Amino acid sequence: MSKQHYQVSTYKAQNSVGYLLKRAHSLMLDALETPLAERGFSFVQYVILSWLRDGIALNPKDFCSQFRHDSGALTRVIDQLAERGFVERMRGDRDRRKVDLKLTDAGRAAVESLIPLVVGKLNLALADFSSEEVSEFFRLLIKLNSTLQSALESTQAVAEA
Amino acid sequence: MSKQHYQVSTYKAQNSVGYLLKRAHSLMLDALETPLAERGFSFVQYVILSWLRDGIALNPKDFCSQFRHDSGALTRVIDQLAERGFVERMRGDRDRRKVDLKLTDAGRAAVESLIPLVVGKLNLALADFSSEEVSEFFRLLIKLNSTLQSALESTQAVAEA
DNA sequence: CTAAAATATCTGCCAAAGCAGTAAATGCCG
DNA sequence: CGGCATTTACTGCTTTGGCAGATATTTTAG
Repeated sequence: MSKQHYQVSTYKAQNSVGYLLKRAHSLMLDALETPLAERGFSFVQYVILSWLRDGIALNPKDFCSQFRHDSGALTRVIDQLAERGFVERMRGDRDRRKVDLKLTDAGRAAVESLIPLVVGKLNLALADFSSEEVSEFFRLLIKLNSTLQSALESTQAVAEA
Repeated sequence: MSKQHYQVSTYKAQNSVGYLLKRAHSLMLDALETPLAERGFSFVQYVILSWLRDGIALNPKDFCSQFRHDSGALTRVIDQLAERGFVERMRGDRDRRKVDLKLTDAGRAAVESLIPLVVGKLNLALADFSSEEVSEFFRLLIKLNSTLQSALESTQAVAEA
């Protein structure tokens, strides 16, 4: 039996993890979107380039599921990046349904030029954290994510049955 | 001099707090939006009702700044809720620019009926956490939020100068 | 007290996200 | 092998979010 941290009778939105996470995420976006826009990139565009650079997602499908982004919307964002010459689409040779995305030299240069900005903002966000606090924060975030991930997968399986 | 947790030369998106936060937030939304939609509410609609219930935001302005939601978009969401009879708009008597939002009886009943669902999902998310871990997680999230908050306010002041 | 600046909400317009359906490729199972 | 379901990417359509400007009210400065 797992611990019940919230109870219906006493629940207040102020104390919700969801509220805190939403707020943290929003503040992060606030800090990043304006400077990115000044350099000609939307946040989504930056994330695609950066995930390609670091090998998190190499095709649209991976990106959609990990970033929780609509597949149709993603197609159009990739169109924009391809038109500007930052990424190239290549049909996967092993599985021809898939599209392998590849950073062009220009794309790599673009994302590299944005990294200092992002690193600066991340350091700003964690400025008051000790190394131990950062480690613990990461551990807890990862724990939350994997719990939610498996919970979602099992309810999904139930829904299909 | 505050601690630099990230360095440009070694930065990888996998290790970004932003990445972890975005992911946590997305998974949370995944868990909530479908069941809410089945009961006829969008996530934003639920949050408005719930924040009204718990006194976090009582007028559109408060909601916009705390939820990072566009003021124009919010007007339309409130229109929807008002049409369905869940909230009422009343011009503020102290400041007639403001709109005081008020839950109707139907609105209160609606949000109360959704609380068990939300509490269930939050408990699911924190199922593997001890009480101490939850406390620490909250403390770190609040610390991150207040750091980001004040950082944003100061850069905003610089931009205006 | 008045003029100018600031604030809160709303409206119209445009861009982006979400949804449903399509097409091509693959995997599965008899 | 052959048919059927699944997966991946894409395309129209609708809904929503985001931005700029308009209006009404309040605050501030002189």
